[in-house]
Amino acid sequence: MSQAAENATPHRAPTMADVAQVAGVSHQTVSRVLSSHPNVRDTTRAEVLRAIEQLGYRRNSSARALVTRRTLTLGVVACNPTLFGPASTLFGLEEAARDEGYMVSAVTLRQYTASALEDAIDHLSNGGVEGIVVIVPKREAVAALAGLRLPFPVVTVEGGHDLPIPGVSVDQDLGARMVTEHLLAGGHPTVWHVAGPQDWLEAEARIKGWRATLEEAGAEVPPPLVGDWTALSGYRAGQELAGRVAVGSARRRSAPVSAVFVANDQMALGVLRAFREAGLSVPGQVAIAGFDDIPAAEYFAPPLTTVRQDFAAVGKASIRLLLDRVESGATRPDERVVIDPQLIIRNSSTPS
Amino acid sequence: MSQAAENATPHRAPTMADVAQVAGVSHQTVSRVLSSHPNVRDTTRAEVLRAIEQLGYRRNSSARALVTRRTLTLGVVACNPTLFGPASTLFGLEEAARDEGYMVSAVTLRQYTASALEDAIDHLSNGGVEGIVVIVPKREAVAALAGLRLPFPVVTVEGGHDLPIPGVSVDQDLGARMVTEHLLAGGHPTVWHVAGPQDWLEAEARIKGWRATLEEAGAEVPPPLVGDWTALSGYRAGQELAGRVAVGSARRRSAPVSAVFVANDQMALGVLRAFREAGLSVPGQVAIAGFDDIPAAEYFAPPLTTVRQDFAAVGKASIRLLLDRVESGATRPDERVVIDPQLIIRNSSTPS
DNA sequence: CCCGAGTCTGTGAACGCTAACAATAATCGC
DNA sequence: GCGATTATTGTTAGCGTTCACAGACTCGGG
Repeated sequence: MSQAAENATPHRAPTMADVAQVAGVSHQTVSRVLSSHPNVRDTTRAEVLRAIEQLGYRRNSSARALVTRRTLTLGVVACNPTLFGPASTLFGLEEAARDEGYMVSAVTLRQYTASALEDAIDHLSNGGVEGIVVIVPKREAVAALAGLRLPFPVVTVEGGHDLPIPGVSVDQDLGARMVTEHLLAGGHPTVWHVAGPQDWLEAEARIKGWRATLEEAGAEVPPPLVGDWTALSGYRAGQELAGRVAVGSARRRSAPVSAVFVANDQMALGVLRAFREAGLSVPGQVAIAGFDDIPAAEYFAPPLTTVRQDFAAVGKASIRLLLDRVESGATRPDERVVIDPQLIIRNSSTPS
Repeated sequence: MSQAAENATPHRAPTMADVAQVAGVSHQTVSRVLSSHPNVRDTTRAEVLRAIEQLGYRRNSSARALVTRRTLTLGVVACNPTLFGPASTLFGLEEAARDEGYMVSAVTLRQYTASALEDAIDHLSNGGVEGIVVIVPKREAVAALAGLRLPFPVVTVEGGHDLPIPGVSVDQDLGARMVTEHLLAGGHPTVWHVAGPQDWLEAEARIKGWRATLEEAGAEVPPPLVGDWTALSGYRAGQELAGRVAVGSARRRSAPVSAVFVANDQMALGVLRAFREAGLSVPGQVAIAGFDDIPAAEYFAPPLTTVRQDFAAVGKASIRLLLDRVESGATRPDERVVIDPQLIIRNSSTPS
């Protein structure tokens, strides 16, 4: 009557000892086979492999981690998925980590406060990560990071290079210069700017590059409008700008709008809509450029001139930097990787 | 001379025994404090907590996992990040998992072959996950999944409901019906369709809903064009369709194009561009609708009518389904969660 | 003033693996 | 053919937790 109970899968996963018994060797030999130790006779190895196959054995990662002190897991803290950059970076990074044999545990942030970041890191820490990549390009968050004493290495992505934390970033300043120069080269007296949120390092760097380029060219520096990366905020900024095109504003306080560098493609999309609704032609009356080169950018109306960032490279580089620390104990806090962006010229800035 | 060496962080992380010693108790008492066991005197608890604080002690997750047989880690297999859906689902899912105290390890797929999927699952398995969510809405991949004998529960997202694997999905068929009906209601004799890749279950379901709606309305069912989700493929399809607008094709084999349901927003973007270049007005001459409601859709030219999917809900539901299995040993293979989509009507289908 | 039922704490044994060492068998140089 | 290597295998300890159990101590009631 208790047959069923007896046969009922007690379902304790097979252990190394089980395999050893089936193969008629010691558990240590099994271990050796699994870690491809050279000194195992071929016949023995085959025997063991057969037993493993037969039992469907898998090494217990926790036991392994316990004794080797290596979890082979890295953590990533990232933000909102509707942002193209972080998502792409995350994916590139995971691929690079996997190639190196590491797992990647991700934590996403809804808010970018210092405390949310600390919670996220705490969570990863509980998960036993050996190091983390932080993709939270906000000034406040990165500063909080510097204050933490963590038992594992940290690498930032787009975290700025003011703090003694190693990091990877795309040269935002350069990107902004390239776009701005490109627009100026189109013969516009100056270039307006729709910036990202104040406390984002990327937004700041893009403003900086834009401003510097204008100043170097001796062009007037109009006051930048500020958005929040969303298309909606770009739309609002676009409405504002539309009133100043060509004719200039009534009180002629600042240069008329004939070229606009928008700090990301989403906002540029909003600007395009606002201009369209205002009956302005792009690039006829106003030239526009964005930043990011999201997949859709090529199909905007008109196709958007923008700056492409190689996020896969960013991800890969951040893993490289992190593993240098995790595996080789590298420790230089001032190591940086800067990746050059690429200007993609499309129809929104150049009459075809 | 060897001072430095002596002080040099031997940096073995403190253990429970270390804390116990500092606090003057046994390691077991420390364990009890950490797992908030009720029977610990307050003064003792305080003592222990102080020692923990002082040493910066953290529980070793591997040791814990080894003895409890719980890694508190879930795995996710997802695909390309340029796709809005999977990325959003991943993030929603991670949040839900974290709320329940689980880590999430992600693996991304560049290709959707069965073998790539198996590799991914193998990788997660090595990482000791307790269960996985698979977001790979391709027929082939899901079929491969059914053939695997895995030592942990699996839940699919958009994996179709033909196989005995529990899963969550948005009702694609319903979504397609809603758009198609909406377009028909605009007075169009029929609705053309730009479909996604053949082997994607979502593409298939959307075709099905579209076709059924047309048939029920007694409308002609034009041959669907097939894209690959990219804006480029939508652009090509759009060029093809543009030739058949209003006047109909020269040989008048099929209905003229006056309304198009495109299987996702990216492709719809491409179609819009093609129509724009062909001098066709939307929605004046052709009404268009997409699927997904990506953030940019509202700012397309014109703003795109589309179907919104609640990806956060999908992520949350998949974790619920998975944890039912992981924690309570639920085992019904036919459990499904179907989430209703929402029709978002914008200007691309309705003259404003 | 003693006993049973708590309350609080400590002890010893796993958990499943790898590392270090020991032991044995096989091989080689001369 | 003998000692010295080298190849192959087994044995014994941990790794840092939690679990099961056993003590010791407290508190009321009889």
